[in-house]
Amino acid sequence: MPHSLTIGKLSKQADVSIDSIRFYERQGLLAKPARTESNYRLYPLEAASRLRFIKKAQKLGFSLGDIQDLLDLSHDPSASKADVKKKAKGKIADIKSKIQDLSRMLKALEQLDESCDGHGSVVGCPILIALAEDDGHECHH
Amino acid sequence: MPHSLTIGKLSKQADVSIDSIRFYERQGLLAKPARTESNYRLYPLEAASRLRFIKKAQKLGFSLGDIQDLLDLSHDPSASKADVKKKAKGKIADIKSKIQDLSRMLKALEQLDESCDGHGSVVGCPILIALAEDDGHECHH
DNA sequence: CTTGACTCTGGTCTATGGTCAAGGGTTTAG
DNA sequence: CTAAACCCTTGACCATAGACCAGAGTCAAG
Repeated sequence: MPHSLTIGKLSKQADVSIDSIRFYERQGLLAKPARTESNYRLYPLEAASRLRFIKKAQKLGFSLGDIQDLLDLSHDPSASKADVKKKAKGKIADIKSKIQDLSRMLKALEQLDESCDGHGSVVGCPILIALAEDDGHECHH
Repeated sequence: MPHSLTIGKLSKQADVSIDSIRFYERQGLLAKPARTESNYRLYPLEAASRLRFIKKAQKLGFSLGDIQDLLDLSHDPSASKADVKKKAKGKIADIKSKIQDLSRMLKALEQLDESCDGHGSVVGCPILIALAEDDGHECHH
């Protein structure tokens, strides 16, 4: 077991592409690693868990910017659990709001869908008609 | 009441920015309008309802590409209501899938949030710990 | 006639999260 | 020794839906 990894090994270990690793480094999410004499990146083993942190947080809906904030918090001894909780709550609110937007769309679309029997030519299709209507705009001519 | 509109008037009528109108034209969503001698775009009055169609469909979650498909259908006499319904159903499925993804994230985040009492230093924060864990990766060393 | 408002084209820029290619140098296996 | 496999940097590119800008032409009001 080596005590450091080239970017290729790290990529395989963490299942993150080499390009992504370099991208995260540019974005400041991943510390700049040591280099060999020939300028190859040499990562400590912990780099893999850092990458897994990033991937997990992404799956929970955090953007790379959010993740950077979380990582900053986790390395700031003066930070509190409340700070982390606040980030989580903010993201929860984001997601709820997105779900609500989507639910509204879904409801409207389902109603349109039900309004159309699906038989015959597109002429007179209630879905298209509903989309074409100008509701509440011509009243103040 | 004029029988044609400059781009600025159309923009105000339909509440769509001039840039967007020109963008839609480049994308083929809006037919290329007639031009004056001085090369100004001159839109027929119907252009405003076309723009409203686009905006309504956007609000329902259709991308500009989707909208182009819908507009193509609406001008294709050989198209059927079933074609339109299929688009709607596809979008309904998209949205449902997004809602499910978001709901999974929401649930996971809420659980994390509950796992943390929010008191004290960030050290040992269960949220950060959960993100840092490498679950199910080290077993086949 | 001049000023301000309007329009034209073509091009660049935004955020997001990367991917890919060119043109090199390095290291390792046979 | 040589070829494959690896690594480096820089810079361009993808989709999405536009916003914005410069430089130039046009149009309407005063």
